[in-house]
Amino acid sequence: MERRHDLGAAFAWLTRAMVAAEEPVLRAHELEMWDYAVLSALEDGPASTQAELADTVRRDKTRLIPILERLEARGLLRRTPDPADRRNRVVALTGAGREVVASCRAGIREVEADLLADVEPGERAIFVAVLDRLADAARAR
Amino acid sequence: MERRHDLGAAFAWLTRAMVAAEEPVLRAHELEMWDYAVLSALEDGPASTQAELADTVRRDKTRLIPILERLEARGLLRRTPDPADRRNRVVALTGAGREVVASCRAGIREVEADLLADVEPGERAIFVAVLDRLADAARAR
DNA sequence: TATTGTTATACTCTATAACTATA
DNA sequence: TATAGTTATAGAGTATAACAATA
Repeated sequence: MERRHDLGAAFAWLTRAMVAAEEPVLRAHELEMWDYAVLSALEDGPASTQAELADTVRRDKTRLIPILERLEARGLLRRTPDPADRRNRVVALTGAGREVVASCRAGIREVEADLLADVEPGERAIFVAVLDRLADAARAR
Repeated sequence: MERRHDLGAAFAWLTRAMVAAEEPVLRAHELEMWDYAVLSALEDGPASTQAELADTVRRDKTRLIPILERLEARGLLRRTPDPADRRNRVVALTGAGREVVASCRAGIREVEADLLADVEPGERAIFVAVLDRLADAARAR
């Protein structure tokens, strides 16, 4: 192993770089990073409780609340009481929310393409595939 | 592009996972993460000013100070006034510091090997190489 | 006047505990 | 009693400004 950087350091620097590079895209949609993370998590389907949503976004439930209020006030998502258990509020994307997150992601895909522009296509495909698998594994803990 | 996760999210999750996985290694040496980052940065040679060191570690000079004091008190590094410009203090690893950081890195290499254990060697080599290049580029900004 | 290292202060972010309403 | 959502509080982490010493 004649590697130069620690993996952890490399991941940290790239996280920082991506956050900075994506900031203009998010700001164009008047979204904070965590707003985008929440909307993004809801794309696959509604969350049946806020606690569950907090868990998938890796944020505790108390910090999630101001985010949800902001996004609901803008009409990007809806919180509706669950008739079966009225303690729960199911959180779902609205049509407007779906549009915003899709448009956001398009911008972010461009930023990602920029980052990978100098990597040869074959290596790029492998890199992205391995990264995705590792991220899944890391997330599962 | 039929990718599952945003690159930024993947990097962020992996950063978090690596920090958590490396924590026991660092604690065994009674080091905080930033202690290790500083010692690590000094391995290539002394820093001619604290400001320069702060810059390479991506931490501002004021937050660096308590770290340096802690490490100096433990005899892992030395701050000596620069005779040419007495405002500066050059920061250098001691022998003990060099040993600690080397032992730490060995442990971290094991953690990294764990992370990559399920990736086939060919893909692993490409992944690590690309990651390293991207990290360099991200750092250069 | 500008810069290095340092200290002090204010601010943001995060974690924890406590409260309510349902079950 | 236990859990979902909410609110309030305390702590850690961060950024900014001010200071003394040197150039």
